Amino acid sequence: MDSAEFHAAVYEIVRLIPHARVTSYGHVAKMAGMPNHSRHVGQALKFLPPNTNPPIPWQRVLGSTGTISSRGPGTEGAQRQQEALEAEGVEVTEGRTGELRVDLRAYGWFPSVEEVRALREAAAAAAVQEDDIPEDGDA
DNA sequence: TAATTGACTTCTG
DNA sequence: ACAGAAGCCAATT
Repeated sequence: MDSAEFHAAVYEIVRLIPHARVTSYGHVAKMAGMPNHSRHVGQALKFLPPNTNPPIPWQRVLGSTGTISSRGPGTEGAQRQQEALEAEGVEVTEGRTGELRVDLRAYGWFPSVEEVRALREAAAAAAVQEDDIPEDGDA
């Protein structure tokens, strides 16, 4: 699997994260078949264009302990992520040192590899249908 | 070619 | 529970 395929797999998996649920970089990496590539999931999301169709809910991917990654000096990016999460009903709490954290027991989404594979296939099938049906129920 | 970097994770103290 | 160090691996310098 080269890096382009890995990125594509990451995008596919991130799109499967349900509304108001979150998962971790490491889990996405594992679902993509690359358990040691948690950092590269972050890279893939960094390369993500701002407005994709369908949209990719990058804000639902957090660190393994539910913390929002700081991405370097500024906190703007992390705050955008916090706002996006709160906008869909996910509670984000702030620790003493300013860390933004989500309760994984409440919002975490960590399905097995099997489940994710099934979801990916279902999503692919649905996409084909949308593509294939320009008109509705006429004979 | 070697060193550095990073939207990470896990182990230690 | 929290901070620091080590491990990780592809991309960039």
